[in-house]
Amino acid sequence: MKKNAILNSALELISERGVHNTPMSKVAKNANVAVGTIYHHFENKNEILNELYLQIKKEFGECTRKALDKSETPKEAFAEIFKAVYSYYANNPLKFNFTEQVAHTPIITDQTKVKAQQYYRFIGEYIQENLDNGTFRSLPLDLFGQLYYGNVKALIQMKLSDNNRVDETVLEEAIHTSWISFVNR
Amino acid sequence: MKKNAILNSALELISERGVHNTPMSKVAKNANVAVGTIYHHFENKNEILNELYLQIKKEFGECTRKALDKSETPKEAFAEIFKAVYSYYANNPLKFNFTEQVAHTPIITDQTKVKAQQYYRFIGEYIQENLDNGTFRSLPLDLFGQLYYGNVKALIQMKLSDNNRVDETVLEEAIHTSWISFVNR
DNA sequence: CTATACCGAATGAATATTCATTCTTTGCTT
DNA sequence: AAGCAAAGAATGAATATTCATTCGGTATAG
Repeated sequence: MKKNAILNSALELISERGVHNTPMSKVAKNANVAVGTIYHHFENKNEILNELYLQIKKEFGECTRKALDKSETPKEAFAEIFKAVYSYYANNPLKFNFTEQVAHTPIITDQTKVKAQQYYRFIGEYIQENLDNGTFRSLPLDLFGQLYYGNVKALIQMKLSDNNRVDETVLEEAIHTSWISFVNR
Repeated sequence: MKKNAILNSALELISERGVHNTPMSKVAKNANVAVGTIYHHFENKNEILNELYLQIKKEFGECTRKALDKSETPKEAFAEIFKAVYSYYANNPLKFNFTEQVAHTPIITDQTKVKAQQYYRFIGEYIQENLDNGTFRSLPLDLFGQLYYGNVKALIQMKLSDNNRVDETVLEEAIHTSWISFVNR
């Protein structure tokens, strides 16, 4: 479908050249579509970006949920979610760049952000459980989340800046580093 | 001086509305200056942003260096640098937003980045030392840096999103969390 | 009197968006 | 099955807007 071609085109261009350096004309050309076609499928430029964002977060959430579901212990879940988040973005660098670029911008509406959160609310619930039962050290939930995601992000960025500096060993090391900092005792 | 008014105006607007939503006309008006005056002091828009970036990083570096200099043990330095970085951005939210928004963008030239690094190279040296002497666990230097800064950033973001959730206790807890994850044993 | 700071309307390029028109698909009627 | 509306997609030239930058000029300080 052309709508998908447009979304992919926008993802590609924006992640590589930035939001304000990708005019609709380029998005159209890159998608083999006429400019007008874009406006048949989307209200405006922002709507494209919001839809892309949501699509990515949904996919992200699904991958991550699988990781949680197959885990049996909190520790295993910690590692599996870490790996899932890492792998998702390491394998989808365009999507990583796109979200990083756009997430903290007024382009993405509050409505979109709320919808997106629903796709990975369960991570917060996982953390809360282990906060409640004393597995994790007592830190504010969202600080915990930020720290956790920050750690994964550091690794992703390293991977994307130099493909072969992050191997299985470094990954395991990083997960361990993260784990010992969060867990009690 | 009008030059400073221009820099401050740009900082304010860009941090609140984004780079591509702050036209030069607004920068001028907000600085009580004519558009032409901007071009008397700066080559173009990017030059403003590069100069701002450099100015911020310089200030940032100075604050942080003081923190290192007054510390006597690696552990103390770890905490003091953490606090210094945190305080600097927590007290200068506009500057935080601005750098976050602009740092990973082609707007900031490589030349600027190199110049900026010189202002906080000593942090890298501090890490390297403690990596060499076995105080820190053996992780790639730059991953270490990313993780460290990521941890501080998590706290800054929490502070900026809700002013009174980060008190002295949470700060100390966060520093501890960070420390135990990096240090050997 | 000269140089520096300042002014702001005017310019032109870049860009998002519109819209009149054409093509394609769908599904209904006979 | 053939004919035929009507809806849905797609087109791209034209329009309107936004914006960085220029430039001809005025004030001011040394």
